[in-house]
Amino acid sequence: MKADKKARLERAGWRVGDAADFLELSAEERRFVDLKLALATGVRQLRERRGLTQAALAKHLRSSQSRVAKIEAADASVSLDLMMRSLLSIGATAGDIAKLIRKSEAA
Amino acid sequence: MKADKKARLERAGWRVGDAADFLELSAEERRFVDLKLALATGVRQLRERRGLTQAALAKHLRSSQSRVAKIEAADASVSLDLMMRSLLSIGATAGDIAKLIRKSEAA
DNA sequence: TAGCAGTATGTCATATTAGACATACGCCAC
DNA sequence: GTGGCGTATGTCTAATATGACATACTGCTA
Repeated sequence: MKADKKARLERAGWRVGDAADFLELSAEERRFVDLKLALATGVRQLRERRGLTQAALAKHLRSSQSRVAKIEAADASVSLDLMMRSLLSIGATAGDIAKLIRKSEAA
Repeated sequence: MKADKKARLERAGWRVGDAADFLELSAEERRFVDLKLALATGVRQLRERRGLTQAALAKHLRSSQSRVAKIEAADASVSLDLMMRSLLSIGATAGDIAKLIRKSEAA
């Protein structure tokens, strides 16, 4: 929802809040989610290419298998920080990561 | 520190822990920090290019001026998530972000 | 010099994310 | 079917990031 539209609605007495924001996911938020999805896919691909199990990667990250599963599922509870650390931990280069991010554009 | 070296040291009775990791910042951690720095620089550049103040950007982000300052300073307390959201909020494309990340490789 | 706009830095309570655990699912071999 | 291996999902407490605020620093210009 555009800011000015929201302002008009609010002046008119509407409560324009989280529900509307939820239903009409902002373009920014959508791109953010797409980006996370692209990185999550990257983690899975690189991990499998290295022949690692989720448990093995988790050990490397000093984390747990369940969290790695959530990373690869782009679960809402996982941060970009953790995804990036995972990618770096698997050996992804900045170039690899940049490529993944570019891919998210087309999503 | 290499994993095998660490294993040898540990077998030899050494406690190879956080202090050593701190002093000898792992390559992964260094790359992670470089990446954050590159994104922080990107936020500042794009913000200034748009003629926005930190306070204006903060409002857009529903955050505060002080946090934007911390973002641009790549403060340890700011997450990659917030940096990314900032970049997207300023209007950075996936291509822009990918470019910033590539730059971090040379750092 | 004083005042102002923009930025920097420290702190705090609250919110979000963390690792860990239990447990369930899917698949394949025996 | 039973067991093992890898993965998925839900839920805890502890750790970390959050916005907000106060306040300090930086030009700049009146």
